[in-house]
Amino acid sequence: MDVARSEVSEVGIPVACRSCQARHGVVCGALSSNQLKELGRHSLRRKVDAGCEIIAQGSESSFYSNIMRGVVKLCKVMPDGRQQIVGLQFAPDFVGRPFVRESTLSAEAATDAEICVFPRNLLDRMISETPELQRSLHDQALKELDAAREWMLTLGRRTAEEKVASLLYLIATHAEPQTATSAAFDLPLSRAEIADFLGLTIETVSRQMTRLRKRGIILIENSRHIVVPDMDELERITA
Amino acid sequence: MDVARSEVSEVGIPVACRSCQARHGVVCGALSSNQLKELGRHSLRRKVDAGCEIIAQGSESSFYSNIMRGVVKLCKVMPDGRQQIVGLQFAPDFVGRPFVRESTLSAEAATDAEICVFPRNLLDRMISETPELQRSLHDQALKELDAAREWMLTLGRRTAEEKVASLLYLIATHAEPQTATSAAFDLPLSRAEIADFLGLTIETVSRQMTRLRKRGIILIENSRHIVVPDMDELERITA
DNA sequence: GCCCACACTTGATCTGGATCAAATCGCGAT
DNA sequence: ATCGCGATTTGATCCAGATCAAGTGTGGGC
Repeated sequence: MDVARSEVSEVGIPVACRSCQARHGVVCGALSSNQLKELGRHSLRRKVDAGCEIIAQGSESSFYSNIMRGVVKLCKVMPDGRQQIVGLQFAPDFVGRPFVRESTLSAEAATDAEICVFPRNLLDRMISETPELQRSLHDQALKELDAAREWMLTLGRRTAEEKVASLLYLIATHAEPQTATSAAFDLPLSRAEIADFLGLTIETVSRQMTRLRKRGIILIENSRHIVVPDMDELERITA
Repeated sequence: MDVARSEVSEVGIPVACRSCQARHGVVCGALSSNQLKELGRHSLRRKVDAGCEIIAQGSESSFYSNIMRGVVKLCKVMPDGRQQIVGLQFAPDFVGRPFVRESTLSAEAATDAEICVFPRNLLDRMISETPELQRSLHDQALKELDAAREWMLTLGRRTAEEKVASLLYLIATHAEPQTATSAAFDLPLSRAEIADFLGLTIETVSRQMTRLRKRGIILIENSRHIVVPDMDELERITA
């Protein structure tokens, strides 16, 4: 489904991004109320189903988004079909590559999600007029860069077991307001997607999950719902 | 060697960053001549030998740098000693993590290099006062993010042969003003460093290099000097 | 020149994770 | 409830790359 084309023609409620603002979305949190009003007139709140491609690799997209709810995966595919997830984004992250039209990766909803869609031209103008917004997007880019480099260490140097533990730790950390030492959460990714994030095969992911289960590190309520009795123990496996 | 401590006490020629400007260094290219003059009064041009650590992982560094000459590797080390190079930077790149004091990675000169060292406080102030500079650093962050994600694909999904070819291609591309289809260059990295960049062992790197040599894809003049008769052929192996 | 240390290559063997191949498990449709 | 089908798990085997173990440069100090 092409989100860009839906900006005008498809059903959707153009709103003044009130929820973005309320949740301190990366974009809306940095704008004046006048700018917010203008942006709202040209933006679109949109529900996207799991699996919906928001931006296609190699395409020129004419819009950016803010994630309001759900999880978005950033993915790179090789000509022969091998693929690698290169980032996971959560609300209220910004999706899109400022300053470059053609995307070198695809963005796809991993879960059902809601996004707030902005026209590229308008937002580019606002970025150049609003140092606060530039700063906000710069911050997110640096945060993503830190995350990408941390994941490079995982991909290059960790074992399969450490990789799976790292992923579970990452998800638990982002899904939960980690209060207690325990955590329970739904995986936003299938086994195949986990494999593509970790540079493994689905079989290896599955085997490592059952190993962790048998060791009592995690409980698998069903294949998507995980309980971690002791996050510290999980973190230790992460190395 | 601690570069920070050298700002005042060690030998070096404090200059008004004329060369930065001339080479469109990421920082200096974005400043007014007044700012440049002020920055110059507090900056230091510095030669660093290969192996010199510019920023230590986990440390709080009080300075940023621009690379004027040479190659800098960004490295992450695990408690047990496993390590991963997470980025290579070339002149005129900026080195440092704006907005966060503690570094999650180390920056080390891979070759003899020259850097231009700025005090963090001063540059932070200039960033907040100069949208042009913010934009320049934002651009570099996005460029590094693209590179990091491209490398995640390499680490997660490419074979040892493809990894080595990718590295050679990367270096050739950055070292040479790629005129012809052929290239000749010095590797800025040892076999051990290449292994740490590719998530391999030195033995595997060595074997893949000799395989490429025997296939005529590369000539190894000596272990550090490589000739690529046909860059297209090398790129093809990259997948 | 000679020695030594260290980077690199090469060879032999091992192994973690991939691949190939069946089961199971859900779960929505009938 | 029953069927059908994709997602997941589990089992058997394979193999790319790791590990262990010698070599073979090669450059710097004397």
